[in-house]
Amino acid sequence: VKTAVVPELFTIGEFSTATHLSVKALRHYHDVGLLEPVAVDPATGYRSYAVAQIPAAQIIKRLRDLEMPLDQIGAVLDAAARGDTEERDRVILVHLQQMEERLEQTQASVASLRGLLEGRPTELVVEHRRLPATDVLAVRAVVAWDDAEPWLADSFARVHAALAAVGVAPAGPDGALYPSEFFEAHAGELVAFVPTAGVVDAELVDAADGLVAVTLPAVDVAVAVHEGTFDEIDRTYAALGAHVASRAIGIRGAVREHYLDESHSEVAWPISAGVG
Amino acid sequence: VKTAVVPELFTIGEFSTATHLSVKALRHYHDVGLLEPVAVDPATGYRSYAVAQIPAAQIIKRLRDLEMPLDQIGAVLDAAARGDTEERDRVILVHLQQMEERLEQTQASVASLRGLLEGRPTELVVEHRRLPATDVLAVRAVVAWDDAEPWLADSFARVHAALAAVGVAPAGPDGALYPSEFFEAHAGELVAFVPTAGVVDAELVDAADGLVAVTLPAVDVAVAVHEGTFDEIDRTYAALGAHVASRAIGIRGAVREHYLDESHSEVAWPISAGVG
DNA sequence: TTGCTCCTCACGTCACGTGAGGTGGC
DNA sequence: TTGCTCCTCACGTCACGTGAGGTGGC
Repeated sequence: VKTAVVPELFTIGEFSTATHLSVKALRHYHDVGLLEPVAVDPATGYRSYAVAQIPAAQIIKRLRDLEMPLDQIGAVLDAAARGDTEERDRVILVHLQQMEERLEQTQASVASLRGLLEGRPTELVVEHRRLPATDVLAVRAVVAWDDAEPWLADSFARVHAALAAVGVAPAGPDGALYPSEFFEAHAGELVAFVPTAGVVDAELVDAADGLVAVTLPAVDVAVAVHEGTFDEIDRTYAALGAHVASRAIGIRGAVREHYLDESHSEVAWPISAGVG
Repeated sequence: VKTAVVPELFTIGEFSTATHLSVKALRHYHDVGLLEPVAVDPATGYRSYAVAQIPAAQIIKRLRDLEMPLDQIGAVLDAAARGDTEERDRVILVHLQQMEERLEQTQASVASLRGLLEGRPTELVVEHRRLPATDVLAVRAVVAWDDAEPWLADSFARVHAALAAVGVAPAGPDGALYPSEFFEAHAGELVAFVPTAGVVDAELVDAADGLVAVTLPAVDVAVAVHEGTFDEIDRTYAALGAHVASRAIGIRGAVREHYLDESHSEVAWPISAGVG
């Protein structure tokens, strides 16, 4: 007696038509364990999909349209399978927020591009200055390029909280050290600091983990003030770099930024001592 | 006499800091010819960049932030170098329009995802019907998945124009044939058609290139009407696929869609003759 | 029996990132 | 002289797409 094919199953081609996922994509999702066919013929390797797998396939398609990585989609499906709706929605929301941020970044890039194409001259006053040795309370960590902004915000909040706790007032604007490695590899050890009048007692800040009280060495720099949003600060770097390169006064060393206020940042590029 | 290093040149590391492009990216842009250093030391392979290359680097950075492919960025820079501002802006605008469309698509996906997660039931009436043989004027072409919508719009416009030119009225709603290959490989030969009462005289349409007058064969189908935007039509496919799979009545053959009005499309999935 | 559907490698794509291993200049 | 910067392979990443070459079921 020949057994009839179980009727509620799809071949991969039918499942592709029903879900609008390509056959290649379905095979890939099988390979990585994201969407496994309910049966695989041991002799032929033919995959069989069930009607009950359609909702998962539809969610995968939607999330891929939103450019969610496959492993995160896996987390969404796992949470849904567990009935953990909160976790499912959390993973999705995090991703949507990232997309939102990228959209804002995109709009900023468009505006900035317009400025560049119009050839709006970057009128920038570059001055040479000697930054004196500075006592600071700081956070130091290896940070990836894209994580820099949130890491900075978090770090400054922690430093200010620690200073408030020990009753020490900041002696200057927040600042950060960017080693050349950070620009060259788009990752590196950053230092977020807040100046203090004198070195903060190590024992006082010891409790707040990760904070260090150090003295930044004195350094000669070419300085320019960047006005505007963070995402265009590379224009100030370009102007400073051109200034320094055309005079051949650049030296190796971390660039320092000082955050004067919401829309003004000082960029300090190290140069040889004693130059004009 | 030792020749001094030409002062207005950057090392790759300095250029990276000045432009905020990673060293790896700069080397890659050199490899592909997008941004070639002004000099490469023949002995050491060291790259040298000029101050004058900063604007190009900034444009590359902005366009990459907008996810423009490197070859298109090359076209932008070439046009700019030629002084062809119109061409430069055209390439950029085309890309921005594509981003705009993707954004709309993203927003639609988010809304659709919400619907899927809420488990809003897809109440769909599926009926079985025999589509009679149909004379049509059609356009046939191999089309990629993402090009389908604009290709359809263009094709219908051309067919209608041709019909108007020869004084033939449409005998039914616009429609299209989607072979299974199109869903499985996300590319395939589509047919966009407009029904006519009788076969249109071949000589009359001969002038309008690409148009063919053919008769679509009769076929038994399971039909459901999709209501709403195009990007959710896979939900109707899923319901039809489940209906057909659970009854094991599916047969191979192209799916037909009939575009009844702005927000209603009929999806017709081929089934065995004489069912239900 | 002939296509058709399906299968598994193996490799390509895109824009870099990640090391490994090595050299030149201050 | 020691690090530091830079170099070139070679390979990895991510989510598939593109063939090549081959088999089973109607």
